[in-house]
Amino acid sequence: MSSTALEIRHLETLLALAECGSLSKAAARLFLTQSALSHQLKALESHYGAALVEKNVRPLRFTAIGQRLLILARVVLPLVAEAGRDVARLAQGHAGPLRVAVQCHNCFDWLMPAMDAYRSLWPEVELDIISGFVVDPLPLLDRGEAELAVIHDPREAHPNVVFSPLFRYESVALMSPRHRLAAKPWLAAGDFADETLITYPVPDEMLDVMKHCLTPAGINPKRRTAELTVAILQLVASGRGIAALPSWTVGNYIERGYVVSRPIGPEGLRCDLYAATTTAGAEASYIREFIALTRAQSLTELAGVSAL
Amino acid sequence: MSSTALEIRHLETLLALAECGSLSKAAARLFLTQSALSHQLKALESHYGAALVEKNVRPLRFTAIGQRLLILARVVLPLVAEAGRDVARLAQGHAGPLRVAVQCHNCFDWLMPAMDAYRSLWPEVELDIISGFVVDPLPLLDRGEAELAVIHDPREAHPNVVFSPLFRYESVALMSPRHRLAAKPWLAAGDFADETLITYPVPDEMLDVMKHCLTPAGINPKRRTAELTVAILQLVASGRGIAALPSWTVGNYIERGYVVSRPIGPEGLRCDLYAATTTAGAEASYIREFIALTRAQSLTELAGVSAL
DNA sequence: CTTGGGTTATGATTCAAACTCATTATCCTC
DNA sequence: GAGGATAATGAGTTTGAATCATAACCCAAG
Repeated sequence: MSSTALEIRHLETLLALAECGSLSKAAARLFLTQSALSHQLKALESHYGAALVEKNVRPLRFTAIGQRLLILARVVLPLVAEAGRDVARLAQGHAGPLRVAVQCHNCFDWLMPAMDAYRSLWPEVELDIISGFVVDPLPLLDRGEAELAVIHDPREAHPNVVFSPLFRYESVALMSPRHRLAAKPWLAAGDFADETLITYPVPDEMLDVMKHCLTPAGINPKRRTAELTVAILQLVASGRGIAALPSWTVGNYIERGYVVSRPIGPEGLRCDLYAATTTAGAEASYIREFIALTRAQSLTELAGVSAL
Repeated sequence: MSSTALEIRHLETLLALAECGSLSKAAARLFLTQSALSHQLKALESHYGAALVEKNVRPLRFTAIGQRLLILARVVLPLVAEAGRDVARLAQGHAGPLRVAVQCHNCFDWLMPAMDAYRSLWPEVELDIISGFVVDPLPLLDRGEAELAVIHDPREAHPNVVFSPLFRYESVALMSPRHRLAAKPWLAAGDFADETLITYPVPDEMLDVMKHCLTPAGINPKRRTAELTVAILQLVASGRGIAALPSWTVGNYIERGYVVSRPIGPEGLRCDLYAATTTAGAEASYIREFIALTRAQSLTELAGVSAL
């Protein structure tokens, strides 16, 4: 029976399990291996002498006992987190500014709700977005003009910059349901050659589909630009061209049948996002927590997003 | 900085620290070494990059940060405990009877409040005291007439019986402030020879002072008995003799100057109490928790009691 | 000032828990 | 029955949390 007792770590596992619905997903979220969670869960269950979850059903279901502990987790973990924030506040005087440099338009979609949530937890942090779109926001960190940058590639060994993984998303091609390419199960680079590509008005390096798919293939389709995501979708829906956007941005439009989405390439086009901070900033807990919160929020709120 | 995160274990340490006022006492309460707590605390403090307690003041004082975490502990630990009980209830059907066999009169003093507290936590457990005073209550366990016995000596290797330490107390000699022995800093066995010893009406083996001090020294003083502790104290106060009782029973009487207490022997007479259960009973969490609760309650409520 | 009791700190060592890795088992779907 | 996704398992490794033994500290009393 007994052996090791319940710890906060276990509560976090249970919560992740409840929100992800499978051992492996939860493991990714917690930066652990599936094996680790399996062992952990087994230890917990043998501690209580009873099963906590039914794993042969997808998404896995909690037993009565598991549910009771899950309730505990939902109560306790926020309390612990709040205490952690208070301690951080007490420990390091008051917080400084937190200016976030964003590389991509889409980021606004998920950054905004996360920022709102964060503001209520850390009211004294001066939270700003730096909106001028630059190809490489890292120099902003170096020059002290931003505390945090959201970027795609964690360039290796940038001095004094630390990268924290946020999440992985999929960029999908979007087109009208009546578009000829809608017949294909997935799109190859060549399929874009004769199309009009509708994008944000930014350099090619900042467009996932160009940078990772079309430019390497030497393809440069006709272009039409729009500032707003909704505008792009309108153009796509009315057949003026095709677009490539992160899968989470288009849920509504797809459900309503205005547009359809297709993977780019046989495996789909996955892109990773990282938060970059100065090494100094990475120490500050109000910045660390901003990263943790945006990451957690994105993983739960955004469809088709997975941990890194 | 970071390294290991906050765990429930740490909250328990902080709580014990707050209630005991020193690392070493808290360590004893938690069944750990003082060294363990020192390391643990150091790790926590380096995790937060700030001190949690001031240790150069006696009883040690919490810093603002420490206090914040202490608040967390006071909120979270009861929740965790409650969940644990619920899980135990769910896991092993409903609880059975819990009949407690008591060896000594004094035990009632601390057992009663603990039992009241326990009853509100485990209302469905049928909690009873077996009041016939027997010299050796262990056979009651064997015969299935009791689930738990409070005893002094954990007799080695009793088959199917498990002993859990409760606490250590001191038996002190009590006399009128005007008694001639009150002049001595402590009493030797010989001092009892010409006195009237006022005791409960039970066999000598059940009286700490006889069993551990006088009988070994071959001394057998005159005797007078009373059933109730208050009656004994009245007799002592009015100079009819001397008594020997656990130190915690007499706090009020000493404060008011009715009686004075003196250690028995130069080191004082320490006695240990254990809870004995059948191995089966030791598995049942509603019994384990009874032991944990009485132990914790005694350690905090009873003066002059220490962990084992 | 020194001695000694009661406390905490420290470093070396031990030990076990908790992870990862690699592999196998299970289950579900086609 | 094959294949893909998920979970379990066992061995091996790393980590961290204990212990032990000892040193350092603090304070009060001689």
